[in-house]
Amino acid sequence: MEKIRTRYAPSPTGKMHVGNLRTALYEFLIAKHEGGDFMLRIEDTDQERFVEGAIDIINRTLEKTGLTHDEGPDKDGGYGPYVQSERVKTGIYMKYAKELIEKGEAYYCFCDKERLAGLKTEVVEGKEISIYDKHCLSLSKEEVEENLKAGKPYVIRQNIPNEGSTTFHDELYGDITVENAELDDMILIKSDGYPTYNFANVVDDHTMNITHVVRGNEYISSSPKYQRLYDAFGWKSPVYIHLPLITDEEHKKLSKRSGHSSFEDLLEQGFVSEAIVNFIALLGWSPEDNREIFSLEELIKEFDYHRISKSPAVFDVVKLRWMNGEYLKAMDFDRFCEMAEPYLEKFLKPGLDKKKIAAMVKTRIEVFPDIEEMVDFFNELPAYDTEMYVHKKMKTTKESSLQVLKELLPLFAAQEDYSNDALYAMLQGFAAEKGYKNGYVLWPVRTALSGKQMTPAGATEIAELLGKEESIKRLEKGIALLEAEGVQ
RNA sequence: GGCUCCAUGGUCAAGCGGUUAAGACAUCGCCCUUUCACGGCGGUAACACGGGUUCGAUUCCCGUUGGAGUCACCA
Repeated sequence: MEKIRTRYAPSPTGKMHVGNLRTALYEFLIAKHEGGDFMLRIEDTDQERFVEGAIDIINRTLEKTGLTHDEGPDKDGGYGPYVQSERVKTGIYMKYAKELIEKGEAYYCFCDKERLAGLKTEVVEGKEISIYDKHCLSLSKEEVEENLKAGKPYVIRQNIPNEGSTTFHDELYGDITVENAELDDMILIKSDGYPTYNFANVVDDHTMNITHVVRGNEYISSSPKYQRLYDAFGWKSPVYIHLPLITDEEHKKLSKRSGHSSFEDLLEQGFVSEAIVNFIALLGWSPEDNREIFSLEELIKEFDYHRISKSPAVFDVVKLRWMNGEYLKAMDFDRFCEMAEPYLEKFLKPGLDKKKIAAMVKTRIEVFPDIEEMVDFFNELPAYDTEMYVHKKMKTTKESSLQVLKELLPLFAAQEDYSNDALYAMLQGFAAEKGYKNGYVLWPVRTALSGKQMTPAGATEIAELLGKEESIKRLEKGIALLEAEGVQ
């Protein structure tokens, strides 16, 4: 069997959209699952939309996610160049466009913007919809020559008959047929001499020997036109695999507005790239078993593209958060510390034991920014409501808390060893002596020390980190707060 | 609006003619616990509708409805 070759062909227009990333991932997986090659090709035929640095983003993202390409601008595999603007210089697109003209499958068009504008027929949802009227198809060879000689600007259009229909085959969707009359004579070569995506894509996929064309669903409606191009050239069409859309919560195509539409956004929000890759792999594909956590290696092994679904998938950040949490829990501690460091640095004042706090927080957060909410009380005791001293299950009240705190204060003052174990032993001893349940004395202590409803650690662990002086200060503060309310 | 595609819980989804219609996230409850979390256990919750085909349809066909995509000298 022929070796599979897939390609990721992004336009360098800015951030890495998660839809594009998923496309790249599937292209990578389809190739790698069968031991094929994955290629990177840059589609920069629109100079106006080109964004400086966008290629770096693409490269960095592929590297970070592990989607290593076998061929690309930086890795010649004999099919270069891999950047379309460089391919333009080789004259390849013009050569093939002229071949099509010879065959009567394409023609020069000299219509200017004004005439084209006059064609506009319908306005739907603010969009002007028109279909080219083949005006220039009737130009004689001489007229064309004349216009060309006169230096009149032109484009080259695909010539699609008004009769008949065109069918192409998609691996997932099956045969899709469209009436030719529905198909516009799309532009192949723009007036600046650059090919359009529509044309460059077909020429490149063929000349670069791509066996499986994997792309987003939004291309399905233009695929019949591409099919006609393959047929016109007499080329064997590739295997098409159109991927279901990824949508936002409103079931609309994911856009920047949603706030988590790009890989960069997600990294900024504290997600790790392995979790992102894992998550988007499951958006539109599912394995045979019920497994959900997959490394890239495991995905390669399991990925059967026939199990890709046809219906769109909502990008559910809540589930991504859960998955990210799973990755954080499973993460090597040193790496976790390294990644959490910027956040700990930002949210904790110096002097606190960051390693210990990192360990506390590791299994309790879903994304790194969650750290702030969890550790801020270490810096400073927040203002808190004394209602927190009341806990039904612990059977504590404001009165009991005040009493316990007062009884405990001298013990805390006398205590020299502020290690967690020693403190715990001390408190437990106290509880046992008084006949209290552990929770009955620990609850008020933890509350006074943290001022928070929930903390990443228990009372004694907090005291250990706070140290003797600060702990006593906070306990005293708790007593003062309660007494100020007239609690006896 | 034309064309095309899609349709199982709130979300991701398994299912590919006969099932008590999986599982995960979320949600709710209980247990555990030095609070919360983690963990464990359990609950609520779905085949859009109407016709066929068939002994039998979530599954196949048609229609309806709903949703989405697309209709550029952007990709």
